[in-house]
Amino acid sequence: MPKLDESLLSDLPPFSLLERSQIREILDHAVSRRYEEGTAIFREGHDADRFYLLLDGYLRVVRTTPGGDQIIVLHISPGQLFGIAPALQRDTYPATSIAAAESIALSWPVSLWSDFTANYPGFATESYKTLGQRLGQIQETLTEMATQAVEKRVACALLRMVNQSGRKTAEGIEIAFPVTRQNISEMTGTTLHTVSRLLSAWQKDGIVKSTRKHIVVTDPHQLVILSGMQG
Amino acid sequence: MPKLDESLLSDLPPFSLLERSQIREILDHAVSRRYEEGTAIFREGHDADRFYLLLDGYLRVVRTTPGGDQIIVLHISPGQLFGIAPALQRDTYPATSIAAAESIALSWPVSLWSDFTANYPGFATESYKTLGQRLGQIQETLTEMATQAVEKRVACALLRMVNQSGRKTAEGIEIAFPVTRQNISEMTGTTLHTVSRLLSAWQKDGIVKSTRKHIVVTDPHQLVILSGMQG
DNA sequence: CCCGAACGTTGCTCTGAAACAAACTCCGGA
DNA sequence: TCCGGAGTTTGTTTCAGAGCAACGTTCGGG
Repeated sequence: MPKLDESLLSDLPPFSLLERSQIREILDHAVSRRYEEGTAIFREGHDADRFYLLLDGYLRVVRTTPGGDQIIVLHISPGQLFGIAPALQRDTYPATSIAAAESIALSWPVSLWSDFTANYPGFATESYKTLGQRLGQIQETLTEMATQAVEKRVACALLRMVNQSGRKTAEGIEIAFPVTRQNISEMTGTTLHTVSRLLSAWQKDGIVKSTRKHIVVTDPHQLVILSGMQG
Repeated sequence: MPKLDESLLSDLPPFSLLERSQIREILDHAVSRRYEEGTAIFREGHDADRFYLLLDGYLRVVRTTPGGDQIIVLHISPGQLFGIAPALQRDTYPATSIAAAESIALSWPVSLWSDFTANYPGFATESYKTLGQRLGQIQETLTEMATQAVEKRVACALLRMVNQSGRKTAEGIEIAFPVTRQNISEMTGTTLHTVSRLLSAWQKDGIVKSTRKHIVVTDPHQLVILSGMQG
């Protein structure tokens, strides 16, 4: 395992208040690992023995029903903590994490969680902030799912991905990781068929442009209007 | 304000590890208040200036969309902390809390949150556990909403209320607080019409018995089957 | 270079549940 | 006691979107 550089963490919120030496300590306890697209980092229901930080790539947080249906609860972008079940006194992960693109993550054994929160100022605060934001996001998604029609939900899902991972290109704003229609249907509780039809229609209207596993939003403003504003 | 008795808190998880004198301190800082059915304890988006503990009654945690639709995110039963935005570093409540029945709650200014977590062993732990459970519940509801048909969702919602607040009676298990069809529709993302039809049908089949704002489940097992098992 | 799997598109049918509509019943307050 | 509003029931109509089916396209690996 090559030595990790302090600069990896020094700018991230959970660690930004720390001394160089503290970051060194943290890194020396970390395990770094690469995950190919489609690989699970951990699975729902398994023993929560480590907690993680995503350095690079994107993750999908996924739940599976007894009936075999999958739904995507949220996405994780670089710099975010995840798998922080220990923060919530859980001994088992509440959902599965899958690499949406090739990803790199650090991880630590849960036994270090209490050390981290006790010894590193700002770490606990930032973790709980993250948690609060995620709780908010999920509530948002829930309300949306309960009240909005499919078209608006798909528009919102697209906008959320764009906001979280959008990169400007010549054509518009592009989603930075691979997404299939199936994936979108799993975020919005629809079928891939309906998503395909919607994207086709939007492409015809010049709102999006998509190739296989890859979407560019060419007219974000129109999409916002379709999403029914705000949300 | 009458003096509050220590026994109010001594058996509740967040306080069960504490000395009598510590509980006294906590109570001396608390404000106790009664809320009539239908009253809001706090509202979504407002300054999160206090955190709460429900002593008696039941609450609905509600979100409202810009379009005016309401959805019920979860219910709170006696003994639970709520409005604990400060635990998540939020300065504003993420949802509205409404008394589903006449209720009594204690509250403290958020400025005391850090004192509580620092000085009272087990308090932080228990709060975060509660949070973890709630996050889990909401994810559960989200998956259900995304994958299950209306009938199953309503069955699940009924079962959840029964599990959380059910009291045995001669006729079956009764939900301990007033619920309208409208309420149930707001938990399941349907219309009151559909809920009414379902309940009528189930009543005909001897699964439930309901009068206005009041539901008794007479055959929980059948309801579990309808709910599609587990979930 | 070819094959097969994964991904995407499109047409058609059918149904669950929303929308609309109209009563009915219970309850609390004047 | 009567009235009005909140909650509930039931019927009818309508349509968004699921289900089913078939085909086209891209890509990676042998």
